[in-house]
Amino acid sequence: MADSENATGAQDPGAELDSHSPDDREFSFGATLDWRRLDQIQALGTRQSAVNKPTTVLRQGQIAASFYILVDGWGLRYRQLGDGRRQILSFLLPGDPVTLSALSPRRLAHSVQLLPDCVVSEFDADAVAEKLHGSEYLQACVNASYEHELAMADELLTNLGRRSAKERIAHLMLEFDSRLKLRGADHNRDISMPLRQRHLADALGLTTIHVNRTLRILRNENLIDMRGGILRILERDRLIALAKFDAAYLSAGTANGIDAGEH
Amino acid sequence: MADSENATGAQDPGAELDSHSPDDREFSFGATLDWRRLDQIQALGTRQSAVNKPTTVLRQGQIAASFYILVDGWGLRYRQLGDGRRQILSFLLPGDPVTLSALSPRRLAHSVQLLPDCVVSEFDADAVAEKLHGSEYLQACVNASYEHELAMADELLTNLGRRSAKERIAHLMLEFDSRLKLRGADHNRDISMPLRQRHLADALGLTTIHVNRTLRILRNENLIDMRGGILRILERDRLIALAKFDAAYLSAGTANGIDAGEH
DNA sequence: CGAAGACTTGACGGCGGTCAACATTGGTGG
DNA sequence: CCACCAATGTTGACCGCCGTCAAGTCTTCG
Repeated sequence: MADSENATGAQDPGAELDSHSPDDREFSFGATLDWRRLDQIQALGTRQSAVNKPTTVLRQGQIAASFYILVDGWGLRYRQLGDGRRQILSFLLPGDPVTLSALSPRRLAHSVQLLPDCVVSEFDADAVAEKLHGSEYLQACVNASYEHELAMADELLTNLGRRSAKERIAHLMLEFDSRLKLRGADHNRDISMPLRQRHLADALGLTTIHVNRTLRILRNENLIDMRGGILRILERDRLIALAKFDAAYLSAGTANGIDAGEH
Repeated sequence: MADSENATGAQDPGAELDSHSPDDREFSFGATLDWRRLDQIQALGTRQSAVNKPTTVLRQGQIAASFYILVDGWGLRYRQLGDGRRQILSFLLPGDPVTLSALSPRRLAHSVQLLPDCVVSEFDADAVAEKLHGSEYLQACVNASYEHELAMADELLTNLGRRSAKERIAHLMLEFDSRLKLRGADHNRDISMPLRQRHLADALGLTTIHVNRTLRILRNENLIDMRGGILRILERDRLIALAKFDAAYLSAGTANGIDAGEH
């Protein structure tokens, strides 16, 4: 069916980002696209601040004045539908840029909310955009991050379009686990997570009630225990099999070459 | 709670792309991100070819050797799930680049199929990537296109997560209509469209059977008539109201400032 | 004319939405 | 320290949208 290419896992995508013009090297993002390094550029005037209650820092329809880096905590990108319905487009984890869209002077197509206990670095959006023009390295980082965001959006699309509620939740939890590990978080199986069941529902196209039901099923089956702001992955292998999870998309590339005939 | 910002609607996003360094102006993409102008760069050695049967030009897991521009016809980006399930991530229309991902030397996370009666321009992926480094203007075009693709992915996410089958189909049809018009196609209400009901199903997270049922309902209600490769939008206003369609996301910005309290 | 693919229609069932209570948790002030 | 309240989580009953299965018909093309 498909050539079985062993998951070496040791691939190092984005590594080429480290081999650009040396004058840029003051801020090396590395292969994991960790934007926290941007703080190293003194000229941009970093301003760190803590967030201790849910805060919408960017609102759809507006033009962004600030570009943020999420230093610690969780955030979410979402779109509002007017009649109250909300769709969460992606979750932001430590190291993520808070909207690459903020770097272009256009109206935002989505809002961004930071959840309690966040720390963000704030930059002047124009200043960063200006800095971009002079730096091929930074441009490469932006492109790589765009690829990463698109890959995650595509995976979520696949989730919503083609997986059951149980698979969706399992898949999202495994994504959190993988993303945190790629950024160097050293949790064992417990992940501190400020998300409510509402957040899972709004991201996965479900209702909170059904998320609740499904979480209970997953807990009864000894797969996931998510309660009290703690996500605990119990039997990872079975969970991965259930969700058909392949972490390849998180490193902006896929290892398995699935082939199908035309049509 | 928030300032009500009037929808001016007359903004011209992307217009600034035309005011860059003059030496780049040999290939002006304009505000509509129409990549067909890339043909003007002789150094890249354009090679046009016609496609008259469904052809997968890029396959997930591989590294792209070519970068294409869709000159005429329709294509689709999709992801395969191994067990046969397929999710269409986006549709490609004339003027669209066939995967910005092809410009970075990584494994593709999705496949691209061209439908019958396509015309594409083919470029060497490395050559275009190389050209990128020297041109701020081209970089800006790439960024703007990334924004555009993300905006469309986000909208499709909203579609899958928060809209009914009827709304989804209506919304997608209106998107096709708008995108074609933005690229200068001058159809009245009939759109020539090679998509089958399977394609709508695979994009919208439905089954062909339910797409069929829903299309019949839409036809009975005098909203859409899609048959024999022709899409006919009958009563646009009612359709827009049904789908809650707002074309703002297609110009990489949103005009309506929806406000909601925190939480 | 035959075959393959696309489209159509009906019967039936399940996943997940809706409605309605109620329990639990956490924060706030008396 | 406890009363209170709001937000979140939990559970059950019911139902509808959409998936599944099955049997066609229509279209296209060799």
